[in-house]
Parts: sequence; structure tokens; C-alpha cells
Amino acid sequence: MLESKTIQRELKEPKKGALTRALIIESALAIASKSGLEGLTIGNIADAVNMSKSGVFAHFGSREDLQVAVIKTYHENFESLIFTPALLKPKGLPRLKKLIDAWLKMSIGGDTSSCFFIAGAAEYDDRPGIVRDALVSSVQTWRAAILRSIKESIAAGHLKKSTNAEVMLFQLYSIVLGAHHDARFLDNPLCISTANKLIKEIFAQHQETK
Amino acid sequence: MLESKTIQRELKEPKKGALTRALIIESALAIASKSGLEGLTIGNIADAVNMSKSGVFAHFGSREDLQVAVIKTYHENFESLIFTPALLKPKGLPRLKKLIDAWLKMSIGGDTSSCFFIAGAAEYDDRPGIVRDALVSSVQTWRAAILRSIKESIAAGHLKKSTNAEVMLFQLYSIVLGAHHDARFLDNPLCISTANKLIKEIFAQHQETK
DNA sequence: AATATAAACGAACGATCGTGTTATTTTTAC
DNA sequence: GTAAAAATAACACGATCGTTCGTTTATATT
Repeated sequence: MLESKTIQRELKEPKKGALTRALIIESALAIASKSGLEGLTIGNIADAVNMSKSGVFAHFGSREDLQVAVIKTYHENFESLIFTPALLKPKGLPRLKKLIDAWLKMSIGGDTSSCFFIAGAAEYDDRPGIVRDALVSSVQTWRAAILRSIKESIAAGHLKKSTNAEVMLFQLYSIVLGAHHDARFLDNPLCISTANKLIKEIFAQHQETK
Repeated sequence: MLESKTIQRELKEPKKGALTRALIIESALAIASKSGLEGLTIGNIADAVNMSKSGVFAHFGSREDLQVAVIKTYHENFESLIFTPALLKPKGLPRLKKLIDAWLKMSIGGDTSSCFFIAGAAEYDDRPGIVRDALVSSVQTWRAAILRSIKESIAAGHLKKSTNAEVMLFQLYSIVLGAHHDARFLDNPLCISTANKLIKEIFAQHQETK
């Protein structure tokens, strides 16, 4: 139509292809959140967006490239949902607490969705390839962000100097993994409060004047 | 009934079928340890044992039943490798430490193998069916054993009375999950010593006279 | 040795997968 | 408005999957 055409021109040039590509990824994200990255097939995505398999396929060139694109988008969403909001908190312990808190809350995800960084890690821990590489890269970025915040907390005097940042990262990360495990596999929702309690303990442990 | 007759026969002299069935499971265990339970196919098992697909299939009736049989066998191996040896240690903290220590050591598994209870949990946390049910059942049995040992430690005065056994179970379990994650996904072998250090800390934390 | 039962095979099935090839439609550019 | 370009569809391919079926070979019983 002429109208939409004009409007599209006015809004710069988001070509049609880029739009449907984004739509495909969005739909793929929903599917993968429910069935894992390995549950993604060209066919079920095509069904979800009412397109032909070849139509979907043409946007990415291979299933693996599509999976990587999904991971990349998830990574961006993760940053704007978890990381960026935490930057509003003051550097140091407040920001660190916010990072972990928001992540824990999101990683379990009420109904069917779960955190890619956790679910994907298990899915691809023995499956080499670009999908695993993309996952590892994202997870390492996320871990580096936590680590940085821990170190800032130490530098700011919020945590004691003797704290080993890497060890504390492992502690916090393990708790979230444990909560994910208990919630998703064992269907035990109680674990959330347990995880919160333990996270609080970890912070306290690293604050004690020694 | 016919069943009891069959059972009696099997108990007397193990027919050929039972032997090859055991051989198939053994081979399937090796494959699944490397590629996960979902990496098990009738085809690759048949190749591994030099049999036809239909020959392998006939022993189980379905792929799912085969997977369940593999889990059951793994569970038995786990008990005789991790659980039973720990019973030699005196009830209480020594036995608990042995349980966790042996499990951590085995769960990472030098080369390619990983713990079914951990890898399987992630694989089937959103895949209902008899395979998931078998996994959950095994994991719950294992967790119950740890929990019991924690409570025995409290009763024996090795751990302080105020210790919440379920919370401590969550702590220990999370550390092992974290070690598994770091070792298998991030290829970071350093995590083993970190995990050991933290497990020691957890024991110490629950020993403090408060 | 003859016979009955169990075990294993080989081939094929229907389904689904990722991925090409080719044609058609839709969008963009002039 | 028209031509070039991009997006999508239609169709088919080879591979692999779990499963079924009829047959053959091995084992056990009498």
C-alpha cells in the first residue's frame, strides 16, 4: 500500500527482510526457551511464524547460524534486562546484589522459560561448534561482569580485602545453578528462598572483618 | 503365572539374551556418558556392539525403555561406586565427607564422562516422560542419602543443632553443580580445587558453635 | 535327532531433519 | 510505471531416526 510505503520511507529504511528476520528470531527465542536450543528446528519455527521452511531458512543459511543469531539476541535482551538496569545502582555491593538478584529471579522464569546461559551450558558442554562457542562467549561475558562488580565491591571497601573474587564468583554462580536445578528439574519452588538466604550469607561472609 | 516361571529360569541359568542385553547396556552407558542420554540411538548402539538395529531394539521394545534401563544400571553402578564405599566410614561427618568427595571426583570424570544425575537433569528438565521420571527418582534417592547423612552428622554432634539439613544439602549440591559446569562447559580445571575449598568451608560453617 | 523356543538379522516403513534448486511473488529503486 | 532486487514459496534430495515385519540362525528341550 502507498501509505505504509510512505511511512516506511519516513522511518528511514527498515527493509522488510530485516523485520521478518527479527520476527523469526523472536519466535525462535520463545521455542528455544521452552525446548532448548536443540529443540529448534527450521520446521517448527516456520510453523510458528506461518512461513515455509525455505523462507525461514533463507534468512540464515544454516540452522547453526540461526541458533547463533538466537543466542546473540538473547544476550542483548539479557544485557538490557539484567545488566543495564543494575548500572543504575551505585558501584560496589548494591550493584552486585542487584545483578545476582535480577538474574536469579529471571533464570528460573515462572512457567516454561529458563535461562539460556544455564540450560545452554548443559546442552552444549560436549557438543563442539559455533553454537557452543557463542554460548561460552556470552557466559564468559556475563561472568566477567559479575567478577568486575565483585572487585569493585572490594575496592570500595564493601567486601573485605581478603576475598578471592574468583571464588566468590563460583559461589554465587553455583547457587543460581542449584536454584535452576531444583526449580526446573525437581519442581521444588522452595529453593528460591533458600537460594536467596544463601546468597545473603555469602555476602555476609565476605563482609566480615577478619 | 508365566512371569514367575520366566524369572525362575533367569535366576537359574542366565540365558544368552540376558548377557547380550547387559552388553548392550554397558555399551550404551559408554555412549551416553559421552553424548548424553539424548545422544543414544538404536543405530549407534548397534554399531558399537556389532549387532543389527532390530537385534538391539528387540531387547527393550522401545528407545525410551532402553534409556530407562541405562539409567537404572547407572544408578546401580553409582551406588556401588559412591554410596556403598562410604558406608565403611563411621556414621556422621566422616561418611558425609566421603559421599560428597567421591561424588565430586566422579562427577567431573577425567576425560569425556560426566555424571548422569547432573547432565540428565539438565537434559530432561523440560522433557516429560518415563526417562525424566527415572532420572528424577534416582536423583531424589541420592539426595535423600546425602540428607540422611547430614542429619546423622547433626545427631552425632558433628554438626551444630541449628543447621538446616535441607539448606546444607542445597549448598553442597550447588557446589558440585558449579564444578560440573565450570569443568565441562568452561573447560576450567581449576574449579575442582575451588569446589573442594568451598565444601570444606561449608562443613566448617556448620560446625561452628554458635 | 527332532522339535520348540529364543535371539538376531535384513530390509523397509513413515516421519522428520537440514538443505539445496528453482520458480514466483513482493518490495524497493529509478 | 517499470525494471532490478529481495523475499518467499514449492518441491525434492539424501540422511537419519525409531519401529515393524518376516525370516533365518542359534540355543534349549525332549
